[in-house]
Amino acid sequence: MATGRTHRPATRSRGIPEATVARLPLYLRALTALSERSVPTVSSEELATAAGVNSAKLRKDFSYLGSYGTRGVGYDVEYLVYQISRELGLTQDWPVVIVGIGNLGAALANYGGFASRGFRVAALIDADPAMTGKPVAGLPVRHTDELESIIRDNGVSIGVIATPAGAAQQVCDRLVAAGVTSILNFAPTVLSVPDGVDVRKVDLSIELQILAFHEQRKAGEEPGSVPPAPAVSAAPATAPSPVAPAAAAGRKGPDGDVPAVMPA
Amino acid sequence: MATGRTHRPATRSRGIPEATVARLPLYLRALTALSERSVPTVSSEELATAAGVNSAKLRKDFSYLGSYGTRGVGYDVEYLVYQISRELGLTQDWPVVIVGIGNLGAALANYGGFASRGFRVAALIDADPAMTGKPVAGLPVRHTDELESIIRDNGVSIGVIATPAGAAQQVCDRLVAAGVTSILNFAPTVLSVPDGVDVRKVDLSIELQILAFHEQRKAGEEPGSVPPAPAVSAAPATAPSPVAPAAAAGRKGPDGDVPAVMPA
DNA sequence: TAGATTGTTAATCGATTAACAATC
DNA sequence: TAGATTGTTAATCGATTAACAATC
Repeated sequence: MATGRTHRPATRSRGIPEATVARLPLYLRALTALSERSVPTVSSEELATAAGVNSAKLRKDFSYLGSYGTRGVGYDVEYLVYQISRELGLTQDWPVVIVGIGNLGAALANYGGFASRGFRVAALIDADPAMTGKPVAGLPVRHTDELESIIRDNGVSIGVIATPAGAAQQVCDRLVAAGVTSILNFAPTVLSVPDGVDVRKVDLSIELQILAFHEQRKAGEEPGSVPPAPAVSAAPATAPSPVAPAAAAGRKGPDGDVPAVMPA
Repeated sequence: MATGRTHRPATRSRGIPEATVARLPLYLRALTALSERSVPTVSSEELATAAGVNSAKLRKDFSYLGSYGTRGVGYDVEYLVYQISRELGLTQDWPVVIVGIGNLGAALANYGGFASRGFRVAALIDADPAMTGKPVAGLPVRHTDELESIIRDNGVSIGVIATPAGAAQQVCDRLVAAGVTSILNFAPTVLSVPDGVDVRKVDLSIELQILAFHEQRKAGEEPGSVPPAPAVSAAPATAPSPVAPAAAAGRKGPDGDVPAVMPA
């Protein structure tokens, strides 16, 4: 992730653990809901329940931000909303571009959770000339040729990639060259970026595979049941190839670099 | 083979660390790509690079599965593909249902990465009667009324929720009651489920917020620069409310329980 | 004051990493 | 054999958790 660590004594707000940063948005969401219900204060116990974590963890997390609570009372909802928003950098405007306007790109463009948190969709970009000018979520799709000028003219530092896997690295390179330093990648591929550029990835297939792993264990191990070890045990002469069981060959199929969700 | 491990029992495949499970899909993807290029063997160094991790971690991860490599040579690609697939439970068929066919639900339905990994979309379900019967990704959308029968008739154990946040918990409850034990949640809300049910969540807004946090730090701290502490420092009399700065009020706006991406 | 709840400590747990003996 | 690379160890690092003194 190459986050500008070390140096600078700026102290507080400095060493916030990554795990804590990842939970701040959860707290913020729960707090925003309380704020809308005009709830003035909340205890660590209540807020933790609403956010889906335990209270010790929540208090520990908040301790990295400062002492914003009041012993015996709890936390002031509005004040915490502000502090967390500020810590996350949401009190400023973040123009973002979405590249690859297929089903997923369109879904992202229509996502209401962006605008309300300081994110503004500056442009939707797609490589398909047939898409150019077509309105999606109220914005006309721009052609990839304009990528660099769009980034520069809008001061975009965050880019979202929703293209097929095959186009992702190239799009990434262009985004970075044009000045983008944070990328949210939906394409099922590992992107290589220079130091100083952050990449976060969202992969639908991976999430399902993790669920399948646990699901398999829950099944009581009765169906296919834990195959103790492949029938083949001794390794052949030359190659170490312990022979891939039939099922392995069947696995190959398509995919591998199948589009994240849609053509761009 | 002959994993000189401890005793005998099924033991192995038992205590695989969660962090390792989460990386197996990454290795599998890299291996599948190698397999398609007919690469016979790969070293931990090469595979680690392709998967975006370091080789020590990869070898440690694989050690939990067994001893599938050959010293001095590396790993047999086909064999590893099979072993990891089996470990993840991908050698069996997993029927899934997607509930909430908005932009996101449609994007998921069209996602090519499912079928190739053992996941089969058994049905697309939406609450809007106007959607019923409409073909999406080649499947007719079914009405929510049929949810229970669809789950039971197809032996579905994995459900994907892509509804607005407001409908998520109710959909979740019905899925669970009908027999689903693993849920992939795209709605920006915390779902409560009984023990034994796994929930994984994907939240676009959260990922962007985490990027914004790091982006803010990269900005060199010159723009708004690290506000050392709120202008208000002493806590008022009665309520602890240290007064929410103007920006906080502005935060409120809409959202809070805005649809994940689309109405269902 | 008495009750409530924070902020912090310290123990524990899990994950990462470098290094290297084992061994193909 | 000599070179290459795994599988494992042990040290380190970071995250979680329970408990409780501080204090509103």
